[in-house]
Amino acid sequence: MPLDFDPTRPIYLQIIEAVKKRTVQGVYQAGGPLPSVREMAKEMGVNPNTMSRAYMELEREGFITTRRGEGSSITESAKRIDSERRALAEAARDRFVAEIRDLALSREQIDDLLREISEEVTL
Amino acid sequence: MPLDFDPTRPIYLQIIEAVKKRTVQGVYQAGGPLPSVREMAKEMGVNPNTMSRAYMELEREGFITTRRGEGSSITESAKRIDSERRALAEAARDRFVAEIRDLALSREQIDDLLREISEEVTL
DNA sequence: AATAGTGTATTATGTAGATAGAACACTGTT
DNA sequence: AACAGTGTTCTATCTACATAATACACTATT
Repeated sequence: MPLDFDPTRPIYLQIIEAVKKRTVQGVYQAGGPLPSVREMAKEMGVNPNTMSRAYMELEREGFITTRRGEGSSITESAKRIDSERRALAEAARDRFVAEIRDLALSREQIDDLLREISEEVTL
Repeated sequence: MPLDFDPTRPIYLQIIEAVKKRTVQGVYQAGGPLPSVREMAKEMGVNPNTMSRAYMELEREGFITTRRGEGSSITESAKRIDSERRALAEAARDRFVAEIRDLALSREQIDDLLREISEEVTL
C-alpha cells in the first residue's frame, strides 16, 4: 500500500516523518529491525534511491543505525524515541499556533476550534 | 523585509498563503489595491516571475482580480474573505489533528498541549 | 565457494521550481 | 506623443527531487 504523499513536499522528508511516527506508535520497536531499503521502498511505492536517502538522513540524525550487509534498526534508546514523540508534538503545536495567530480569530472562534480538536483527536 | 520561506515548500505557495493571511488580518482591504507584482516581489525578496505566478494562482482562485496595466486588487466580497479565514482555520485544525493522532499521546498529554495552545495563541 | 540479501554508489533522464534578463501589451498621466 | 507604471510572456540557466538501471561492497547462510 503506497503512502499517499503530499506532492508539494519532498518524498524523502515525508518518509522520515512516517518512520518516526511508526516508531512512536510502536510499529517498530526500540533496537528492533527496520525493513530493508528495497522492501520499504516497495511497500511505500518509491524508488530505492529515495528510500536510501531517507534512511541515510535518519541515520545522520541518530534515529536509526545502519550496517552494510546487515540492515537497519531503530535506535536502542527508548529515551530518544520518547523525546522524538515530544518533539513531534511540540512542532505540531507550534505550527498550529503560528498558523492560527495570523487569522484574526475571536476568542470564541479559537475556543470552538480547540473544542473540535479535543473531540476529534481521540476518535 | 524578505519573508523567511520554508525551503522545503514552493515559494509561490507560501506567497499565496501570506497574501491570504494579510487579507484576513486586514492588512489588505476587500476591494482594495494590492502592491504591484514588482513591488511585492521586491518586498518579499523573490523574483517577479515567482510573484506573478502567485498572483495568477490567486486570480484563478477568485481571491484577487487583476487587470493589465492597472494592477491587482483584493476581491470585493467580504464573504469570500471570511470564508477564507474559516477555511484556513479548519485546514490548520485538520492538519494538527492528523499530526497528533499518530503520536500515541495520552489523554493527559493531549490536554496539556491544548492548554499550551490556548495560552500561546492569544499572546 | 556460491548465493541471496543487505546498504551504497554511479550515471542518465525527466520534472518542478526559482532566478535572471529582456521584451511585449496595456493603462493612466503628463 | 511620450512616458512611467502596470501585468504578461519568453528564453535561458540552475538546482533539487525523483526515477530507472546497473553495478559495487559487505554479511550471513547454505
